[in-house]
Amino acid sequence: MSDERRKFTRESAEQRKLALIEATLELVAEKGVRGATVRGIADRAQVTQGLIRHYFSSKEDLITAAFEHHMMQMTGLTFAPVAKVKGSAREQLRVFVQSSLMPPVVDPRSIALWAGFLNKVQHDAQMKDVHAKTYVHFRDQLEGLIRAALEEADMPTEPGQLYRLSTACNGLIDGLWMEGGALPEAFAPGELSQIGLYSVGAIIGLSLVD
Amino acid sequence: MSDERRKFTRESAEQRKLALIEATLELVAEKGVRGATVRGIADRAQVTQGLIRHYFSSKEDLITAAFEHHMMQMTGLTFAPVAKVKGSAREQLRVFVQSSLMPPVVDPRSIALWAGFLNKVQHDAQMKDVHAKTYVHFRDQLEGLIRAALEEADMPTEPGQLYRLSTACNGLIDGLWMEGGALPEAFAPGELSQIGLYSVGAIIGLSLVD
DNA sequence: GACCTAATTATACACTTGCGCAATTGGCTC
DNA sequence: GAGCCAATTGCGCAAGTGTATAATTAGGTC
Repeated sequence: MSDERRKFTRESAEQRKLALIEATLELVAEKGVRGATVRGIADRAQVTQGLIRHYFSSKEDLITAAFEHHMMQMTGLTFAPVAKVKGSAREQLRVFVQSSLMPPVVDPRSIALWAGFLNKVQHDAQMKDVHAKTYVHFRDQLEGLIRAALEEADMPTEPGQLYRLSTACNGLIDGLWMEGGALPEAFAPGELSQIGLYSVGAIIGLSLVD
Repeated sequence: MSDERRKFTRESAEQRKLALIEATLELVAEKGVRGATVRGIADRAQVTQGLIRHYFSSKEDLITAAFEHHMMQMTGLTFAPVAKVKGSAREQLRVFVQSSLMPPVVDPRSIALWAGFLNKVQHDAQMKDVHAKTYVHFRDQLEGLIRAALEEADMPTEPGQLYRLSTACNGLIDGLWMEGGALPEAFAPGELSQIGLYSVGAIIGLSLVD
């Protein structure tokens, strides 16, 4: 019994909230929203269950906060790599597709969280809104990158066709992301990225591989 | 109070099992596996909760049976349309892609079930096996259709490339399927099929639209 | 260093959960 | 039509659920 944790330690509100949110995400990924009980979350965050209701007005509130935190984190992971690239539009699109199909974006835990939250997303208006906004944001960013890359290559595309290309590429990336997370052992490292780059290139008619 | 249901009616074992499985699928889609309680399932199936343990040794057993039933049903829905087609290989591939991206295969309930079962799939060996087999079956069928269509068009493809093409098309179909089910109002009828046909054609280098 | 306030714990409550089991009921055989 | 047996019910149990709230504790203020 070398549990060195003191029984009563004060932490800042932000630190405690974050610890509770991260514990919540762990448990939602493992057992779903209903399996993430307040007692389990409190244990994981090294506090007693009563404290949860000191920082969150209800379990519902904590779940919502955890979902929003996760979505922001995923958005950050997805767009950070492309933000650093200062090359051509084609190069930016290449980096975006590639990093969207690699860890840490592709990850079994992300799929488990997506699945775990889906029920709530379909029934809770606030969560549905966050989900839709994140989806639209991803899709619009992808469309912008595709348009820039095509214009750069002197391949101007009408809006309707551009929309269809973006939807197709978005679906492709999401599908490969899902399969990579759901069956991690089925793909070698870099394999999904390679397939994604080839296929996005084929769909938009502009090769992304050298 | 016009509840005309008799309190005690005997049914065949198959009929009762099916009713319980369908009630289970309804509730799993609505609230997830943990939200599908034995009492809720019994209510939905118009029986008392004790009867469940007469037909299934545990709730776990019922959930597994419901999952396998659902997967078989999805497989049937997916492959029935292409089995009726007696045209060219290209035509068969066209029908397969098209029907995989339309109702009843594309359906919010299917997504909800996929998400609801995912946790169990990741932790239960038997369910993981069923899931993997269904995935591999879908992928292999798609690969066979693509190979036949390419050979028919005098475009023989080496196995490694064929594998990558199939994985890409599989991911594309899965991703569009997921988006169509998760955001039903975002797509007009036939839109997903159209985008899927165009994109699969672009990926394999053989147009599927006339 | 006593005090005061907010963070943290501890405990209780009403409700739900899966499961076990004895009691009932209906259709089938003879 | 009496009797038998499986299908079906009804009820109870122990464990787990979210929530409420009173009791403790730590750390900054004067």
